Amino acid sequence: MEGYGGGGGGGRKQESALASELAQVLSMVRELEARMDQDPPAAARELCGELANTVDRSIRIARSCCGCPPADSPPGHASDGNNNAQSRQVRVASVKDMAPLDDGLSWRKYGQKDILGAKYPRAYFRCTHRHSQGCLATKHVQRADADPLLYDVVYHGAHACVQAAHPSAEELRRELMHMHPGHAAGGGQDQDQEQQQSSSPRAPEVELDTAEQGLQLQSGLLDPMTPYAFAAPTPGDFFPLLSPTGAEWQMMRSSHASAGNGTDLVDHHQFQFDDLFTNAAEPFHWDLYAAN
DNA sequence: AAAATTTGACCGGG
DNA sequence: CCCGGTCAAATTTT
Repeated sequence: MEGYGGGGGGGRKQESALASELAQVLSMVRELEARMDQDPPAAARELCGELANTVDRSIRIARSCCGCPPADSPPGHASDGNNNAQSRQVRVASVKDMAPLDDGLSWRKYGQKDILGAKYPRAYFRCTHRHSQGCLATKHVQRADADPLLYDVVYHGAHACVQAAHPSAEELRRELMHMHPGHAAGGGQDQDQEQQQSSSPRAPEVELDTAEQGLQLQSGLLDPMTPYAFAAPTPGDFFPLLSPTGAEWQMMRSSHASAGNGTDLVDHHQFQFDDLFTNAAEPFHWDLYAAN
C-alpha cells in the first residue's frame, strides 16, 4: 500500500526503479543488436518481447513519477463512468515471453469459458490470497481473435493482499538475474521455464490447450491462457508494473474521480512493440477507455 | 500430500 | 432461455 506517486509525491524509489529498467532496456537493445546478425528470428523476437515489457514498465514508472497517471483518456471515454474494470491488451513476443501477462501477482485460475463471438476462450483468475487475506481481486484473460500474440486482460477489484505491494526477496533476486543474465549465480532459470508463480510464465507446448498466455503464439497454435499462474518476476517494489494493486487503484480512482459506483476502472492499454520495429512512427499506443 | 488446473454444472441478469 | 461468471469435484502438477 505504499503510495506510488500518484499525483505528486514523488518517488525516489521510482527514480531508481526507472533507472534500473532503463539500464535493462539498454542491455537488451545491445544484445538484440548483437543477435541481429546471427539468428534474426526466434531469439531476437524473444528479446523484443522482453524489451517491450521493460519499456512498458519504464513508461509506467515514468508516468507515476511525473504525476501524470492516467493522463491519457483521449477520446472521450468516460473513464469514470461506471465501471471499474481495468482492461489492457498485452502482446507477447513469443510463446516464451509472457512477461507482459505476468503482472507480478499470483493468481489462481478458477474457470474458463468460451465467449460468444470470440475465437478463444476467456480464462478467469482470482487472487491466490483470496481466502487467506480476503483479497477479492480477479482478472480475466483472453486472446485476441486475430493476433494470437495479443491478450486482453481485464482486472476487477483492488488487491487487498500484501503480496501485491511487497514482492518477495526471491522475486527481486530473480529480477536481478533477469537483468544480468550473464552471471547466473545460482540457478539459472531465466528464460525457460518457470511456470507458475514466481517466474516468468511460459506457455504450454504446442498444441492447443486452452487458455491464455503462452508461448509462441504467432502461429496461432498456442493457447491463450494456459496453465500458469502468473507470478511476480518483477520487483513490485517499484510499483505495480502491470497490474493495478490496491494502491494504484486508489490513485487512479482519485485522479479520475471515478465516481459512479465505482469500482471498476477501465484502462485499456495497448502495447505494440512490434510496430516499434516495423514502423518507427508509433511505438506504443496507450488507451484508456471505460468499458467492460 | 499440498496446491493448482481442468471442466462441466450451476446461477443470475438481460 | 441465452450468455457470461463462478463453483466445485476430479485430476494433474509440484
